[in-house]
Amino acid sequence: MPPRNHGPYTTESVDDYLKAILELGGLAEERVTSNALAQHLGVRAASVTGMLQKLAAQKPPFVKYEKHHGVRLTAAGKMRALEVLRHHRLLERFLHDFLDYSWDEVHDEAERLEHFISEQLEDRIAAKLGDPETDPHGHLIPERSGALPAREEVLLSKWACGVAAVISSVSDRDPAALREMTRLGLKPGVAITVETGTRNASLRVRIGERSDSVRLSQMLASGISVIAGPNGRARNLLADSHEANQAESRLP
Amino acid sequence: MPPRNHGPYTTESVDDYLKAILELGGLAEERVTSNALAQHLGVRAASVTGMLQKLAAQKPPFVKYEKHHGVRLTAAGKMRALEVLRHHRLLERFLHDFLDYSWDEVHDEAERLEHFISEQLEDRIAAKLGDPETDPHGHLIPERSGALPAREEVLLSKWACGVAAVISSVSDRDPAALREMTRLGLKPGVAITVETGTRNASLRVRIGERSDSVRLSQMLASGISVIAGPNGRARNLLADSHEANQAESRLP
DNA sequence: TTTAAGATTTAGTCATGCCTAAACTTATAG
DNA sequence: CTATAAGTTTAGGCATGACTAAATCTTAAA
Ligand SMILES: [Mn+2]
Ligand SMILES: [Mn+2]
Ligand SMILES: [Mn+2]
Ligand SMILES: [Mn+2]
Repeated sequence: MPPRNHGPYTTESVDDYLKAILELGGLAEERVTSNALAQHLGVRAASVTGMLQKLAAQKPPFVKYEKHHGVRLTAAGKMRALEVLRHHRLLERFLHDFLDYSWDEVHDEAERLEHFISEQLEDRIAAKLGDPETDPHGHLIPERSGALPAREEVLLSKWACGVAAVISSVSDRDPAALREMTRLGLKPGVAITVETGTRNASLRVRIGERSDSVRLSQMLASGISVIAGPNGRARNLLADSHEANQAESRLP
Repeated sequence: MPPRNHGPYTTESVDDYLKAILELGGLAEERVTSNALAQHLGVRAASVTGMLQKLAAQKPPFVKYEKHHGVRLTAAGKMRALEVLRHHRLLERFLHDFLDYSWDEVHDEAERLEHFISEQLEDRIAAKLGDPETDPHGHLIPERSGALPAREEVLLSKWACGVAAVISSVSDRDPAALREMTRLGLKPGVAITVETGTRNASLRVRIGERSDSVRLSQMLASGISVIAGPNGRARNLLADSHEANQAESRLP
């Protein structure tokens, strides 16, 4: 049931592939491999190849595909991916703010509905919310135009010990992890500092105004992204300086 | 993407077939022919046969199907049809009351989304609306249990001339017709009386408190259902006494 | 440079749902 | 009691989007 918006019609599957390519390729538009897509989408690599060939072959192609070397989105493909991402995040914000969903419940519902709401409903929801900038997990909501400001976010596990940071966003994929974060007071906007010398299976952190510290599992820490803290320390003092910029905020 | 609720999983197509059977068979559960379904769903009769055979064959069957003699819903099929109908009408009420949709815009959006909202979202929407009894067009919303009170509604075109009536519901299928009704002040709850002796291509009616009368096209009149008016006249004084009870309120 | 492991693509299937054309029932008029 | 029209089902296909198994590239180690 395609007739949903204006542009080239897309199916739910196509939307999912485009979103996955945007997420895995990052805003930097890097090439994405079939295998990575297969894993992310939960389908076999052979299925991915088939779909990529179709997306690359259609009238206005959604991807540029080079055999054995992965794909990247075309302008049209990126536009549609950002459109779906906007739907997802607006829906999460709406479900959370207007329909009493907790932040660990919004993702699944939004993931399903994002493919089916019309541009009109998107607009009405955005208007009702006052054009919000972020979803309940701190992720930035693309504008109608597709504009999506980049933010120098870094995974907490890559952040330097002892340097004050503020949580910018958290992964919305694991409801149990989100509930655990709620219990610990971890949410976007909260200050956090990693205690020096704790970078093994778990790390100790000081959260918000509290004087005690708690131990975070690597699992939990890997779902938290941060930006420089209020005491304005330099932002590139990263723990593992190499390949530290691959955080990219877990797209959806 | 089935995993939406509890019961036997259904696809969007299956939902549409079940809804169509409920609508065409009426609450009286009459058998529905392949042809009627084909026309209603906009597919070929051969496609209908194929689907009916599948629906009748599955583990807990959704329909009882007798070759060459039409189908009727089983309890499971009726339950799912009413569930989807509840989604549709709740969504219409929600879009209308909370998201500034006009009553001629709600149908298409609801028709698409009804298949994809979770039971949780259904509940939250119902709660937010205070468990409404009708949608913006006056149609009754089935309860969560599937209960749907019957109402002795009759098409305006079958109602006796000169007998006061009240609009109970209007068809939501034609946006242009709905806008025309708005212009004329025709909506659920409004009193209406057909002037005697006007039962041809169009009929003159007196609307609400107004003293003048207007001419309604058969098109418009066929989309309006009424119940006995405030001055309590008998309800079975129907114009065309035979086959007058087939009104059944245009389900979705 | 060679080669094997790993990644990727091709080939051949399958399930859904729809379509057309042809065969077949049922119901109705003579 | 038939013949014919109308309604319905069967047969054979097509498009999507996934899967398995087998073939083919790439790449990196030897
Ligand atoms: Mn999705
Ligand atoms: Mn989110
Ligand atoms: Mn539908
Ligand atoms: Mn309605």
